[in-house]
Parts: sequence; structure tokens; C-alpha cells
Amino acid sequence: MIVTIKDVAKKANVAPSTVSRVIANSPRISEKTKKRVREVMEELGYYPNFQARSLAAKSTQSIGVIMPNSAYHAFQNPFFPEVLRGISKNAHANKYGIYLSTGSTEEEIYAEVTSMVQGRRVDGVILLYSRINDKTMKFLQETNFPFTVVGRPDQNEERITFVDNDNIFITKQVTKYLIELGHRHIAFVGGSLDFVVTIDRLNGYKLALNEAGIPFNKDYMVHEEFIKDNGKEALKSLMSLDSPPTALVTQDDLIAYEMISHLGDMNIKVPEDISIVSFNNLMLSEHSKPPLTSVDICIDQLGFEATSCLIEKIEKPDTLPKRITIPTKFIERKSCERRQS
Amino acid sequence: MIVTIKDVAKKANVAPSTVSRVIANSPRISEKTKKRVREVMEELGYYPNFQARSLAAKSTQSIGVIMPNSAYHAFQNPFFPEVLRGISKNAHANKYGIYLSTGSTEEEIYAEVTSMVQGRRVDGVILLYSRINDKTMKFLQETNFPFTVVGRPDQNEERITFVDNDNIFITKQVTKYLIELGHRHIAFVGGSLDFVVTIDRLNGYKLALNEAGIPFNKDYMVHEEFIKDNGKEALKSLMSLDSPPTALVTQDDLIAYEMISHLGDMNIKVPEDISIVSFNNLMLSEHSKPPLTSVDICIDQLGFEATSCLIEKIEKPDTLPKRITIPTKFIERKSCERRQS
DNA sequence: CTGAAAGCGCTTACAG
DNA sequence: CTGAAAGCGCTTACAG
Repeated sequence: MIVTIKDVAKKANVAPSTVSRVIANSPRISEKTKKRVREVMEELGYYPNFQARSLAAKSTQSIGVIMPNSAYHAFQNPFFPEVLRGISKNAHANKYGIYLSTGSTEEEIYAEVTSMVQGRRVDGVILLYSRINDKTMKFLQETNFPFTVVGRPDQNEERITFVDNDNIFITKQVTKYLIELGHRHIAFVGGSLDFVVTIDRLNGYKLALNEAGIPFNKDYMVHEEFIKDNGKEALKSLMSLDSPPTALVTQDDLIAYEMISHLGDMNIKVPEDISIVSFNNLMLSEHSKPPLTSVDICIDQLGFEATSCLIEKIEKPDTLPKRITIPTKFIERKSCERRQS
Repeated sequence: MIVTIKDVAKKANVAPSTVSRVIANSPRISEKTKKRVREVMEELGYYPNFQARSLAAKSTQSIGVIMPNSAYHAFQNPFFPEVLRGISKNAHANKYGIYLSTGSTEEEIYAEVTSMVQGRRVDGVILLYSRINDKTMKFLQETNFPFTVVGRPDQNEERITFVDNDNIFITKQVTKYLIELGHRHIAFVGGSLDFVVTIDRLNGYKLALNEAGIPFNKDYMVHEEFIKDNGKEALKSLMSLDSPPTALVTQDDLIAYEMISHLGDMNIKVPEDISIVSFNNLMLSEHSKPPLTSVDICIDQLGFEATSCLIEKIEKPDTLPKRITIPTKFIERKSCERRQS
């Protein structure tokens, strides 16, 4: 019923091992034999069985991609499909398949990853997030299983291969940009502090304030937890401070859109009354009202490079750990304005 | 080095077959033995090897998910992560893994699917799109491999299990809604006509016009091809017709956002000058300017149900083909207005 | 350049 | 309730 390597071997008058070598395109087989075997394969409609191959060769030719469970609106955030695109472009070119893990709690993710790794379902893993004190990452490190991270690990940075933007630097730049426009009351609207990306961006923001001699104001920090519950209320209390911010640094374009909408409801105009800079430069940001000034972090490149590093690690286990920094582009649009004093 | 079923068997003083039965939680093994074996598994850190299991049991416990290659902005469109969420929720609950295929051309997709199927890498396949005359779908049907479709197949509808909204009906409703607001010049801004979803929605639109005695005007049809190249120009020529439309039915919220942006540049106001209804009800549509009137098609439910059907088909091969229709919700917001005559 | 044989780590009739 | 044995479909030293 199912055509196996034996059927091909018999019909082509060779040994199964020869057929196997033809599949692998081994240079040790003569072109003549290869041709004949290939014809038979074609004729019989032979396809190699992945499981058998994996078991015998101890390589699955697939990589596990781990999504975070609770990043802000993860599943509606175009970040993930975009990074997947980068990953799959590269994986595909190298003949790797993608195994997707999407646990909905930290525990589920951990369980999925351990069984994926221990059960040898994949040859390596890409973590699409970096969270503080992450069990899953710790596990991967301890078992010495090939993995790479999109984002900066919070521990053992020097011993883990990862791909990231220079979040501290770019957030500093972006905050400086606002300061140079005359803003002094700048709020930071970020994701969860469980994620390293939030911490890094917050730090970049603080560095810029510090350099400009602007004191950091805790009331100017708004985090995911508040937004999720009730973004509007969070924003309202921010805007009713004694000296409300005249500019926002938001973690992600999606959050920026939401903020702009709420501000509109409160009759606060962007950029006339308040300036906004954001990150990710989603396709839509060009078309939002006003068009959003945003940092393009080259999401698909993050995925692409993480995949390169992983494949390298899988195929040459003694590859040294490295950090790859993906350059960013500041896209100036219309959501920021000079502060009238 | 790697702990196998044999190691466990030896240490627990049972046969490998017994260990295997414990893993499968066979009722034929005594609780006492199970307990002992499980303790040893724990102690040795045993994890079953997926490949070996798959090979012996002829079941991979994973499903292949096939993304389209060129749907409008597929990789920035939140439709896909959303549908993936529905799929993974269900797959996970049933102990299936997800194998993602993301070829970038139709040929690549076809090649990936055939090797996935013939190589027994997955037990079944979900197609996330339905395109006219699709080789891949034809292949799946001919090989009689378990698969389901998110969307309506263009051929052999009665013999394929699929999950869809009632696109014809809902687009008719939505067009009627515009007609009842007094609009007579209604344009249809759609995706590619290669996809059945576009055809269905276009037909619903035509039906509504027809019922209202409004002649169908070919100039009122704008398709993906034009938008992609230059959405602005496409819109400009639409709006500079002798009698430009006073309302748009757009295929997808993403397109709607883009149109609203371009219209803004042309000083045409939504909804004062032109009304827009759209589909998908993305998270953002609540926050767009104006908030978008859109049809919620329950994307994650599409994915969830498609997965149920597929798993049923995998586990009971004689399950009859069926169509499942996911109900939709019309979300009325502020992007439509009564036509002043 | 090719083949015979062992083995990858499981499952599953069959037998008792 | 448990075990011995064959087999899933490949790969890969080893030998010639």
C-alpha cells in the first residue's frame, strides 16, 4: 500500500541502503544508479517517511517555535505573524519544518517545551520572547539543547545566543527626540514588566530623561496590567495629574492606536496637545490618524536571524554563543510636534 | 545517555511492552505495576520518543496548518494569528501538535503539502484558505487524506468538510444595511477574485443590489491587485467617476483602514461623505477613526471548529463530510451614515 | 561504487 | 495481567 524504500530497491535491483544514499544524494553512488533509482521512485510515487528518517538519523529537521502566552494581545498583534514569516522563510530555505507551540499558560508552555525537547520532536527551539526568570529558558539552558531567543535573556546573557534590537539605545533616542521637541513631561506606556523588552525600553527612557536633567516621575509609568483592564481609565488618571504629560513613549503601535482613540474621546488632540512615538512600525501606522511616528524594528529580520543562528547551532554544536543586533529605523510621521512654551 | 523504554523496563523489572502499555495507560496493566513503572520513569527522567512512537503506531499526533501565500497582507493580517489561536486551543486540548506550512508560492505550498502528507509527517491538514482551482486541495482530496478547510471549497463542496461563515448572506445583509440608509452608489472593495471568500462576498453584494433594483456597476468593483500596487490611485479613480460611490463595502478591516486614510488625504470624510462597512472586526476597529462598522466573523471559532472536524476525521475515518457555518455578529459603529438626498 | 546487517525507540498482535 | 517477538521505514558503520 505504502511505498517504502524496499519496494524501490527491489524494482531498481539495488539494496535498500543504496536507495537511501540516493535520497541523501551521496557522492558515493554513481550517476547511472542514481538516475535509475530516481526513475523508479518517480514511477512508484515514493516519498521518504519522516518519522523513520528521524528515528534512524536522529534528526527531525524541524524547529520548535514558542509563542508567549500573554504578551499584550499577542494573538492580534502582527508582531507574531511577521516574525514567523522571517523564521519560515529561512527555515524553508534550509529544509527545516516549523513546529508551533502555543501553550496558554506558562505551565503549559513549559510542559510543551520539555516534551518537545525530551521527546526529540524538534532539533532546536526559538523562543519568541524573553521573560524574567523564565523556567522554560532555564530548562533549555540546563539541558544544553540548541535554542535561540528573539529578545534579550535576563540571565546568562553571555552564554545564550539571541537576536534583539538595541532597545535601550533606541528608546533613549526616541525619548531624546521628544525632549528636543521641547517636551519635559513625557510618560511611558509599556507592556508588562515581566518582559525584558519592557525593562530595556523603560531604561532607555529613563536614561534620556536623566541626561536631560528631567526627574523620573513614577506617575508617568503606565503598564500593561492597567491598560488591559481598562485602558481608558488608566489614561484618564494619567491625563488628570497636576501636570499631565505632553508626550507619550508607547511600547507598541497597537497600544498607541488605542491611546490615540481614547485621547480623542477625551478631546485631547494628537499631536497638537500631546505627542506620541511608538515602536514596531506596523503596516497600519502609515494610515492611522495621525500617521504614527514609530521605530521600525525589522520584525521579520529578527525571526530570520534567530533561525540562522539556531540552524548553525544545530548543525555545528560547538558554535559559540552570540548576540545579534538588528538595526532599526526611526520613521518620522505626524504624531509629534514641537512643544509650545 | 538517552533514557529509553528498555532502561525503564529493566529497572522496573518488567518487559518493555509493559512500559509501553503504562505510557498508553492501558487498562490491562495493574495499578500496582503502573505505579512502580511511573516511579521509575520519573526517577530516570524518561520521555517517550515521538518519532519512534509515530513510526510504530503510525500516527504522528500532529496536524499540518497551511497558510495561504498571497492573501492580502497575509502576514500582517491578524486573521491568521487569530485563527491559529482557535486551532491551537483545540489541538492542544486533544494532544495534537501543530506543524506549520508557509510556502511563499503556490508551488512551494503544494510541494510542502505533498511531502508532509506522503511522508506522513502529519495525521491531517487544515487549509486556511480556499482558492479557485487549487492544486493542493485537489491533491488532498484525491489521496483521501484527512483535511478540513477554513472557507468554502470551490469544487466538490458536498464531499469536503469545511468551516465557513455564510459569506453570501452576511454581505447581502450588510449591503442592504447601506441601501436602507439611502445609499444607491455602493462600491465593493475586495480581495483577490482567486479566493472563494471574495467571490462569495461579491455575490452577496450583487444580490442585495439586485433585490433593491440597483444595477450592478463594474466600475464600482475594486480588487486586491489594484490596491496592492497603489491603493491611493485605485481609490482616486473610483472617486472621480461621474457618480462616485457614497458607500463602500470592504472585504477586510485592514483594507478599510487604508481606504479611510486615503480618503482623508483626499478630503473626503467618513462617514459624512462616504459610508464604510467592513469585515473581521479586528480589535483595532473599535479604536479607528471613525470606529468601524464591521462584521465579526468569529475568527478563532473558525479555527477551533475546523480543528474539531479534522480530529474527528482522523480518529474516525468514516466520518461523513460536513459543512459548519459559524455565526457572525454585525457590529454597528460610526462609519456609516444616512445618505442625505 | 554497492550490499548485508544491525539498530533507531517505540507498538501491538499473539500467547499464556 | 504480563512477556517475547516481530515490525514500523529508514540510516549508517563495516566490509568488500
